[in-house]
Amino acid sequence: MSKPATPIPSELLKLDNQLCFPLYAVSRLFTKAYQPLLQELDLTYPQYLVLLLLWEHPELTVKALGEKLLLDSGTLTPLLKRMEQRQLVSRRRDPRDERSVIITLAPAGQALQHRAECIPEALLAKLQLSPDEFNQLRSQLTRLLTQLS
Amino acid sequence: MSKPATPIPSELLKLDNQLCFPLYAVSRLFTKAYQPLLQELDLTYPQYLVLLLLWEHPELTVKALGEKLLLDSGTLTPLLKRMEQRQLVSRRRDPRDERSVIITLAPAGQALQHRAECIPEALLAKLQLSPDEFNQLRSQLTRLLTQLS
DNA sequence: TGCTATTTGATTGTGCACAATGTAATGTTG
DNA sequence: CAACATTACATTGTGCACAATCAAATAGCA
Repeated sequence: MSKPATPIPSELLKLDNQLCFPLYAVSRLFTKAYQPLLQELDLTYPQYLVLLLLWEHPELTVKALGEKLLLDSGTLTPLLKRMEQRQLVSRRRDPRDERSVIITLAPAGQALQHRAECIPEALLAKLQLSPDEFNQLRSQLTRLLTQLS
Repeated sequence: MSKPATPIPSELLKLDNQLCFPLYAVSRLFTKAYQPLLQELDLTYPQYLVLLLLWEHPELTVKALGEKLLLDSGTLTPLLKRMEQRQLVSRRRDPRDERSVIITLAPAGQALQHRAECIPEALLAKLQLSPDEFNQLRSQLTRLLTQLS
């Protein structure tokens, strides 16, 4: 059962034994699974995440969005500008602290909410996961998330 | 315990109840955890993945790499060209099928292997995961991976 | 054999992701 | 209150990621 191939990488250097690769690949596959659903709303997955937050909290600073999504201004600024151009959100400086930029849900962004309501269930159906598996995986990942961030 | 906020998104439209967001965020945090280790080898995470495969199989077509990593030529071609410029790999057409491009591990790429050997363990240490948790999470993710791909 | 379909990469264009740097506003400290 | 540090974003540059399109090579078939 040995592998006589010329280069013998340690077992740990094999793709199959890593945790990160399946994480990386599954994450991209998930985003791809969202894509046809989000395309109908003309949204990318990160834009959808921003809207998820704004549907809960119609006003958030860039900093708050960044903290919740773990994204920095180099990612969020251009993304939010694109969303502003499409009038999904509006951007204005906080008059009480001119350093902050407040992102507000615009009517068009608000209007997308009810069209997005079917997305989580549609995605869940694609996954074919039992509720048990779903919850177990979710709790493990959220625990890892708080642990790493 | 109700939420009287103005917009009331369905529970499923909340970030906290989703599976995809923690997946997406943890995946990026993992890549970030690799970054300081990979920086010493001047590699990005996707480049490291390509090398992991070439250390096992010193010759692979672009197609084979793409199938294993779930990446298409639009991602791999420029990535492999950068790696070729740095003489980590070499690229040549398969004489028996001129459509295929064979990627071969070059000496400099081979030489990185032993410098990379410490990476998996170093990363494992960062995670603070018990072997049980590690294996459980890995098996769940790999199962999802085969299921989705 | 010639014609069509498929396969394999390459190219183009858009949108993240993030490191590094810059800048204006705000805090803080002596 | 002036000097300095910190904060919140913006900008720049690099590298994925992927959809869409293209071109060349090969396979399959009438």
